[in-house]
Amino acid sequence: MPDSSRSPITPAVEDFLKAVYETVRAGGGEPAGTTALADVLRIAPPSVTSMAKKLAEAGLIDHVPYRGVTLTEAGRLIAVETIRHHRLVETYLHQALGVPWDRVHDEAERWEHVLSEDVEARMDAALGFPTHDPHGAPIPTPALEHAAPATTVLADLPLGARARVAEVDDGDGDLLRYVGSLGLYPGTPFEVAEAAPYAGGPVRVRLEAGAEQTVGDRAACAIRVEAA
Amino acid sequence: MPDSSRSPITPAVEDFLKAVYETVRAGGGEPAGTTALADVLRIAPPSVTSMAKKLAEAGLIDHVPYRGVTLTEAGRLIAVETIRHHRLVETYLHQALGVPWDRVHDEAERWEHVLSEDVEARMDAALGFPTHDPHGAPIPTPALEHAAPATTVLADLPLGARARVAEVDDGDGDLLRYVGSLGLYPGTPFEVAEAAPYAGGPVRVRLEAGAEQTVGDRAACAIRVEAA
DNA sequence: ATCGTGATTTAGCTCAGGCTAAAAAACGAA
DNA sequence: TTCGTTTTTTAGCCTGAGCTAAATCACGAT
Repeated sequence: MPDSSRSPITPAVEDFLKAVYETVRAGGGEPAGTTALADVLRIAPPSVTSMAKKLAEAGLIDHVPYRGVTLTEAGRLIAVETIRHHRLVETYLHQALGVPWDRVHDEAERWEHVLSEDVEARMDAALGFPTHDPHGAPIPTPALEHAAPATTVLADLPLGARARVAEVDDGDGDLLRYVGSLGLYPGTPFEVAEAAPYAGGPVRVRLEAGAEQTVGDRAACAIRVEAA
Repeated sequence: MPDSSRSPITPAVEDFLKAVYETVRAGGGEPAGTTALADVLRIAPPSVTSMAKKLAEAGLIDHVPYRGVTLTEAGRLIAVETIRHHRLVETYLHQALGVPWDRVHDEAERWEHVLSEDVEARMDAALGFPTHDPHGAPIPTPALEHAAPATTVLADLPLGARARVAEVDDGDGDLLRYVGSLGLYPGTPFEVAEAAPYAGGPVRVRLEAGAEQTVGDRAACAIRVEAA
C-alpha cells in the first residue's frame, strides 16, 4: 500500500491532479502522457516526470514509466474537489460580482486553492446550488460526482441541424469575448445555416432572433453543443 | 538607488511587509525587531533576517543590521494594499456570505494574496465602500490612505467611563467568540461598572440594555475603545 | 570599564518546484 | 528488422522559503 498520507496538498499538486483528470478524460480514458501534461500545466516535461514520481509515491496517481499517468481514487477525489472549487468560484464571480465570463477563469485558477469547505458551501447556497458554470461546464456535486460534458462540437454539425450551445472552452479570454459578442452563451438555441463541406471550417448559424452570424473555425471547435 | 524592480511579490513577501507595517505601527514608529517579526510571522528569527536582506536589496524596506527594519514608501504601498485586501475580504465574507466574525481572519489571510484589483473593486462596491472591517479595524482606501486605529484599551478605562467598542483584535478566534458572546461588537456603547484598581484586571461593563457583564482580562486588553 | 545575557546575524542544511542538457526507451517507416 | 525520430526519463542545477547551531553584536548591571 502506497504512502498516501505524507506530502501536503500544495497548489502545484492540485493543478497537477486536475490536469491528469482532464487529460485522461479528454483522451477517452487513456493514460495522460508527459508532454500533454507539460503543455496543459505550462511546465517542462522533466518537471512533470518528477512530480509524477512524487505523487505516485504518495498514492495519488499510478505512473507506468514511459507509458503515462492515471489517477487513483484518492487522486481523483482531490482533482474533482479542485474542479468543483474552480467552477463554483467562476459561477460566483460571474453571478454575484458581475465579472464577465471571459475573466472568471484566471481569477478562479488562483481562488480554487484557498477556498475552505465552509465558504465553498456558503457560495454554493448563495447561488442556489448551480449545476453549471458560466461556460456551461458541469460543476461536480459536493459528493464529488461529476457529469460528463457535452461532446459534439459546433464545427461537426451538419447543415440544417438545430442545437443549443452547451459549453464553451474557457481558458482563452479573447475567444470567449468573441463568442460572447456573437451571443452564443450556454443555452442559446440555433440552427446551422451554412457549413463547409469538411468539418473544421467556419460555420454560419441562425439564432432564434433570426440573426445570422458567421462563427470562425477556432470558435466552432471550442463550442460544444447538445440537442435543442 | 536600490533595485526595486526584480524579485516578485510573493505571498511571503506580502506577509512580511504587512508584519513590518503593523509592528512598526504598534511600536510607535520604532523599527521592527527581528524577534518581534519572527513571532508575528511564526517563523524563526534567521528566516526574518534573510528575508530582510532580500527586501532591503529590492528597496522595499530599510534594514540597519542589529537595529531593525522599517518600510520604504514602495514597501508601505504593498503592505497597505495587502491590508486593504485582507480587511475587504473579511468584510465581504462576513457581510455577503455570513461567515461569523471569528472565522473571517484565517480565510482572508489566504485570499488577500490572490485577489485581483478588479474583484477588489467589485467587492468594495457590493459592500457600499465600507470603512471598517467586522472587527472594527479601518480599511485602507483605494488610494492606500490608512486611518490610525483606536488606541485606548478597555482594560485602561477608569470606573464610570462611558465609551463604545471601536475595535477587537482579530487573529484569536476563541477570544473573538467570547467577546461576541458578551455582545461587545464594534459600535456597542457601554459604561464601566467595576474596575480593578490597577489596569489589566477583569472589568465589569454595563451595556445599553442594562445587562452587566464581566470581561476577562485577556479580552479587556484586546478590546480598543473610543469616546461614546 | 567589563561582562553576561539576550537579540541578531552567519553558516550551512532541507525541501518544493521549477529548469536545461543528455541519455534511454518506444514507435513508426523503410 | 533496423534505424531515425519522438517521447520520456535521468542527471544536475537553481531559487524561494524555511530550519538549526554557532558566532557576533548591543546593552544593562555591576
